[in-house]
Amino acid sequence: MPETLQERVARLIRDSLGEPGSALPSEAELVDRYGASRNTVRAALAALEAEGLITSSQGRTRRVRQIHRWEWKMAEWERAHNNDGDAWANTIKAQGGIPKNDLSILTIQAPAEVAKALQIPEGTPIQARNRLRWVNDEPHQLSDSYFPPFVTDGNELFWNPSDLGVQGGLLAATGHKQARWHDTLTARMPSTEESQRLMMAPGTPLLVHTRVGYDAEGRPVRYMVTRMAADRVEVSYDLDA
Amino acid sequence: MPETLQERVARLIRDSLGEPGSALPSEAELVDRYGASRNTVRAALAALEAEGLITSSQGRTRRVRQIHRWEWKMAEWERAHNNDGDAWANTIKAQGGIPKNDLSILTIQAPAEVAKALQIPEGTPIQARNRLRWVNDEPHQLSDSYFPPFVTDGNELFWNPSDLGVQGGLLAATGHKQARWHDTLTARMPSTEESQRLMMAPGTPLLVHTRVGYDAEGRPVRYMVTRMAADRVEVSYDLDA
DNA sequence: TTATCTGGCTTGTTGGAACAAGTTGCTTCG
DNA sequence: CGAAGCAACTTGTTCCAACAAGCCAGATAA
Repeated sequence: MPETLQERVARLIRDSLGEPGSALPSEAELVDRYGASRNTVRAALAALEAEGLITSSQGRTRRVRQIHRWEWKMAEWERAHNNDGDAWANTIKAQGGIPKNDLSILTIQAPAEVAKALQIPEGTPIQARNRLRWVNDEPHQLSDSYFPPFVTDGNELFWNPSDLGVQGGLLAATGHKQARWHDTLTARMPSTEESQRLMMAPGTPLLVHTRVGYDAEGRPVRYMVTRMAADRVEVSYDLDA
Repeated sequence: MPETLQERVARLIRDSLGEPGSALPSEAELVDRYGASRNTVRAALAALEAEGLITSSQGRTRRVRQIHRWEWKMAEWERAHNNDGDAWANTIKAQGGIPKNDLSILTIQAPAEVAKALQIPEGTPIQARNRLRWVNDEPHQLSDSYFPPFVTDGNELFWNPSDLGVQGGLLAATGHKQARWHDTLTARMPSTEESQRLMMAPGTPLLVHTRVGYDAEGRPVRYMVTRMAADRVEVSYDLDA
């Protein structure tokens, strides 16, 4: 099967990309250079954008995309979390970034996925803590935590929004210290809403992390889902034999 | 800023998507239904495809995409790996899948990324073990391992390709048992080559896992990079406080 | 009955054109 | 000198048209 013209143009452009941040030729020049129509050139450029290689916006020349990832240390993080303050913020600060936090607390009816993780009936009223984290005034991740009723019931502490970033500490403070965690990681393309909220460039996947925390008795005390722009973060774990 | 026509059409189609696997209306019908040109309808459909919501191929009607992810247990995996056979294959079998393995062994000059991880000079000749793993005759992941010279030198075992899936066991057998690991996870869009090798559908990101294994003396004895089709796998970790 | 073929469906590729809208730098005016 | 404004770029949106190519089912032939 022969290569189509737009594939050929895409390949030629891809191979001629310069340094990150450098400008691409304009569409008009690419039309001249490769003898293809603007439609074809634009199809090729759209493919490169979907691969996450270039950026584009109306009026400005396209540029080679540049990415920097912040490391998020998962193993350290939660253990520290059981004790002191916002370990995520500390991780970012240690890498020279300025972290920020938006938190909203609400009561919802447990959706299927949450109910399954927390081993409670679907529709049970539970507390959700939805967090939007920023680094250098750039939105970074949407981190939503859910707690089962037996943990939050009668605990005023859980309704205090000034207690930033310390859900682990919150659990420890209320006698439900986490003893074990089960994490999953996968990736998918963002919905339009997620893309807008995280100000994600086209061609950027979403890295999705879930964590279920269990207490010493093995009961799930917390379910957390974190959605991150994959070009801005790298998750890490340290393991021992 | 008003919604463009193709955005509007994309949104309307997105909201009318049926069950996974169900067929979409043809382009011609969408043109009629929304009063937009074929170009515009196709732009909307391309956006949905880039979001990973639908599939398309020439001649066949588009369908709502359906995904199933296999779990890959990272924490268990390597610890078992230090001892017995192919733990990855066992994990897949336990979930009802049929695993398969392609292995090729070669000597390369350490590229920058590998050299940094193994703490050796760039360009050092090292052994690379490139693995392609399948599940149910579907390509699943590209897993490349690299070993520093002091581990492989004079060890015939490392050149035996029949010893599938036991690099951890290989290290243990040759006196370089791994004591600690450092993992990182991130995601990006695949290159065309990766997309072809893994037979990935458009709109599917690549989940990239790296692991550096250290021996008891803290020397890196192995660097592994695994690239997975994100719609076919979910990585998991179990952690203790 | 079975295998083949063909016509009519589907999506894919490529061209053309016109206008809209955002950016940038130069020129001109106060 | 500074600010406003304009001209000339850039990419974005939307239409139209024609043909290529893959798929499938029903009709036809062995």
